[in-house]
Amino acid sequence: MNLYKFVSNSINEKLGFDANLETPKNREFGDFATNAAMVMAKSAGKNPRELAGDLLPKISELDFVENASIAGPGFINIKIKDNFIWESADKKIEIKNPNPLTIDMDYGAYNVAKSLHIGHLRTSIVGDTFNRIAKFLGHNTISYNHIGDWGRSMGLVIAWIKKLHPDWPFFQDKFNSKLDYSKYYIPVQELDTYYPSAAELAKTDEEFMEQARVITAELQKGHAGYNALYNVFIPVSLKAMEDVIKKINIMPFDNTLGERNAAKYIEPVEKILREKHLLEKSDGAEIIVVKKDSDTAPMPPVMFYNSRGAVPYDATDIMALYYRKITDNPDKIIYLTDSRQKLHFEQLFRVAELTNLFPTENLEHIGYGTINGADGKPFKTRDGNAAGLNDIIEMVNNAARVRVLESGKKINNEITESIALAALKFNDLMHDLRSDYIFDPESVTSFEGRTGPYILYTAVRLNSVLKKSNVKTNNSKLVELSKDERNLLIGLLDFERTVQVAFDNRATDILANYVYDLCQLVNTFYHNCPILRDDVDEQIRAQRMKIVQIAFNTLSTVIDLMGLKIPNEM
RNA sequence: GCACCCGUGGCUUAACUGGAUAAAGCGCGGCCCUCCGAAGGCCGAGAUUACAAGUUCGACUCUUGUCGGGUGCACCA
Repeated sequence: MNLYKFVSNSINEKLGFDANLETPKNREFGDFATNAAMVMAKSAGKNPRELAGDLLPKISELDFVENASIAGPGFINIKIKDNFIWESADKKIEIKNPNPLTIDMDYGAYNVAKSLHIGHLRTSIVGDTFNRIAKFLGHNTISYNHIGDWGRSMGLVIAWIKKLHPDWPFFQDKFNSKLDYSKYYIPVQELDTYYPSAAELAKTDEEFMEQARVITAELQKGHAGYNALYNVFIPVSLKAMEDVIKKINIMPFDNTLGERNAAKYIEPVEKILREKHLLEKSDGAEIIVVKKDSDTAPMPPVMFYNSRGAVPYDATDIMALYYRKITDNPDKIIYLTDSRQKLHFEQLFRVAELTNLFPTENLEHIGYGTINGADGKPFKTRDGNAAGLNDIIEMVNNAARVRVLESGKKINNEITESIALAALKFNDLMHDLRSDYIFDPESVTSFEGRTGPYILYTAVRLNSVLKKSNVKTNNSKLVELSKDERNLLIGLLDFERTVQVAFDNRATDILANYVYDLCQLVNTFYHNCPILRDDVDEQIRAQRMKIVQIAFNTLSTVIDLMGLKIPNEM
């Protein structure tokens, strides 16, 4: 159960007003504390300690309170009865959500014909965890991988293929779209090199760039040859995406619908914009002005058609909003992208409001920081290239294999990789989403201390005790709680509140830090409180087994929310 | 230029709504495997929270300024 919530509600009811309930950093002070007396002292015209003295008897009367005392400048410290803690911890976790929302979760945003790189790590891992948390809290989520499959990069890739194979039928005047073109299949390893090569060339070769722009516009207008070619290489990219999703153990997306799908709704969206007189011609393009008089920051217009008649991502994002409106009609849309796109989403949300598609309060953009190398610049591999996601995964896998080899343990490859993945994912989840963080290969692959493997190891230990013992925990009774057992139970009872706080604050680090602290409590308990040893009293053993059971259940739940798997051994 | 974000031990990070003695990990100096798994536990050294004012009973947290770093500002996504 949610102990915090229960205690808070009980105290508020007893006192007749909402007292602020805190969990003291220093456990010595008590399980909970309230600063109500200090907050109210001024308006009451009393000194805080005196006021605390008035409140104290009421709090002490509550049946779950062991004792309450006044401390420092006027804090009321509250200690909960052991028996109450014991019974509370044993209650099943049941999340009842009185107000479940339909939430579109937009993360991933993979690109076609561009292999995934380190930048996709956070959106995938964090997005997946938010999705799992939201579901856990009873919301109805629909995840979208809004893939980049319709913009300039497509034009560049096609232009590059045209340069390599000018003789291919896709580029001929008399193109027959009814034939089978599957023999022009391009392996993913090769396809992935096209975009970087083309982008590089376009930087210096203006003619090539212009060709790509024209091709982009023609593709979007339905050019038969380009579309046939596009349909040949798209599945190759989609398959590569699926492989990565499996490899990093994130849930499959409910929808892999990107710009191309959105672009189908250009007519109804354009109609809305015209009816509301929102489109303006400017330098050959058609734009939507979203600037307000109150703006102090730069607020450029939104591009609907560029001067070549193509629809850039500003436009496809509006159409995607329309698509979601007529399909899911969600209560909320949460976008998770790099924080550099902040302005883009501010613009998009203004258009949503102007068009009455969605009110701004239903739209939310979470921007995450960059993953940097030791030099503070975006992380690169040793050869100086932007690190590919597969390279990073392989690096961590190798480190895990070395670690296993050194330990002399017999651990299979599947488990080794799941340990490596835990290291990678936990490292990502534990950092404040909004800040940049430094990706240090050495510490990520060290597997000691504050790491994913530490979390898994703790769970494996608990599970090992459970597997070895045949003690039935159904009838475990409380004999006596030692300090370590008590601290652990209190920690476990904070789980429900933590998940809620993590979701409300859109902060996976709150959950990651919680589970790490919890594991520390488990390991201290494990070290100080023998369970299966012969000299342990039978009733104490049953009590501790119960605690192990509860701790393992909670730990499993959190590990699952983080998209990790507990190995059988490690 | 305008706007937004960030600055906490040697390094990487915490501190939930403004609360009590700023909490961990790595690294450093020690200790603990005859004892349920040492990817573990325990002890120690290490901090003027960039700087300067202000608000408050109380500031890492809020306000203003300074310095330092990052990011964005229509035809890439």
